[in-house]
Amino acid sequence: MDEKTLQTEILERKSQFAVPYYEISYDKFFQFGVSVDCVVFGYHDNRLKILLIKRGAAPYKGMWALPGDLVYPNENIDVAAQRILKDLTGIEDLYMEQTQVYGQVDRHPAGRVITSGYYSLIDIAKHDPHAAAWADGVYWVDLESIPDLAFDHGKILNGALEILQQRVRHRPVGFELLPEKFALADLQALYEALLNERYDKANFRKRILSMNLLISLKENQKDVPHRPARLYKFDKQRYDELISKGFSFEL
Amino acid sequence: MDEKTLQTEILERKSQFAVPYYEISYDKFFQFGVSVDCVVFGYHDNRLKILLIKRGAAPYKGMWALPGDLVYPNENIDVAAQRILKDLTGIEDLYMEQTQVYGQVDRHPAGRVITSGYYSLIDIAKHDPHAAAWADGVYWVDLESIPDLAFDHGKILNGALEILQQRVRHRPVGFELLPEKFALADLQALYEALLNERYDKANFRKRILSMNLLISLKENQKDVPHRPARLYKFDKQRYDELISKGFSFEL
DNA sequence: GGGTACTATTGTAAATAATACACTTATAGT
DNA sequence: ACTATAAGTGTATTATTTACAATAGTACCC
Repeated sequence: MDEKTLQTEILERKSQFAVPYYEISYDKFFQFGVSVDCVVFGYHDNRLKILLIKRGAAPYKGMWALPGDLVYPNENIDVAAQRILKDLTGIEDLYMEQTQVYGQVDRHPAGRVITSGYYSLIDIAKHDPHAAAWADGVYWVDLESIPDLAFDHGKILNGALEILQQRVRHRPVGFELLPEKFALADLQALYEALLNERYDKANFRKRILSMNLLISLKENQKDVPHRPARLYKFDKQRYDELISKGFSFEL
Repeated sequence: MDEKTLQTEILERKSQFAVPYYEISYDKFFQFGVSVDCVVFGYHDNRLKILLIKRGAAPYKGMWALPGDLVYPNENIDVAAQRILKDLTGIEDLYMEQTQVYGQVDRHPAGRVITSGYYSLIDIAKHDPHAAAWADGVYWVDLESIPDLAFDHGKILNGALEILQQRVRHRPVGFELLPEKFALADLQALYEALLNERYDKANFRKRILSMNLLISLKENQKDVPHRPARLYKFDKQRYDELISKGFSFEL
């Protein structure tokens, strides 16, 4: 929103509420609904995907949307994010981080609803989402072919993607998207998909290995029609150690 | 919140609302208040400061707090942030960015209030805050000596500080805190204060100048008992140009 | 079995960037 | 004119990044 609009709108709003809030009945302020919308990133086949539902309830019934719903008035919002994702898609115990708040006055047809975006990364192979509650379907949709979404979910999705790219550069969150054992080329393909960049194979390998965050397994790829790659796993313990010493993961 | 607590709480909440929301009266969900809390950073005398108010209204009357208030039900939240800061402190037209949402059930004694943090950076010399509306006083408080704050404002403040430090490394936001014309040593002192690190004078200068984001003025410092430094100003136009070409500001 | 295709992995020289630190310069104050 | 103080410059050293060549291991084909 540009400055002009902002200032104009402030004036409009103020003229409607000309007295300071402590002279207005408190109740007038307590009319908001709060919701949560989850942007769950999954990765498969060298492509980044998003978990979308087909809405089976009004408003926007029948449309594609992020899994999201209203928060109960006696429920903490982080709790609600987990509960709602579970209710709609069956995915449990998923650690999610907040992205942003979206609070446009007209964003929800049923009333004033403030929503908070949450995002998470999961390995598609490790979860099996299924439509539940009022969701008519749950699907992994390729990031390249996202349909029109209900509400302002398109905006929420784009915002989450930006934040994801930002975080993935500075924290090794990307590993969540891989199977436990992976080859360096898998990791490289993942980062290339996430950040939409290309890296030199040899140099990528050196950068990653020099961080000492990977444990080299005694195991190789199988059934590949070429030299099989060594498999690695992420060393969470070492990561925590390094972090506590002030280490900063970059790229 | 750790996993155990989260899961336990989900179960507790669900038992209280055993039916899906579309079978509950919509009204039950629309009981939230929404507020905005502003973390305004200012810089003076080589020290980072925060704008705090003394609350002149219940709850927490008499306590120190961030400038913040409830959002009107018909008001956009970004608009509200500006309006509220203006109402309480007289500071106008300030561009602020969201930090995080805070939504603990018990964070507000008057009811369920979800709040969004907003932060901004300003040059103390360019603004003259004065208590207004229900604020009993507005003060610049040194970051090192923040008193106990009302609500969860301490947490909001710390969160904003972390986000500030993060952003300041990757975007030249820090310049907002300096007067228009400044010496390189001023800039260095600012970054040292913001990030709590020390840099080599010569190398800092080279790094900054090599970005070509500063315009060297034909003007020097005056009234200093040593060689006066050349003054510079930030080249916003060049910055926008570079950004559009995919340049990334670092440190 | 030997050759081929393919990708993994290692090696290395050159280019770039970061770091440490010594040196020179400009002003004010005495 | 001499001193104190911080600004500003130069440079050698070290570390990091980049590009790309060379070697290695497995499956498949004949």
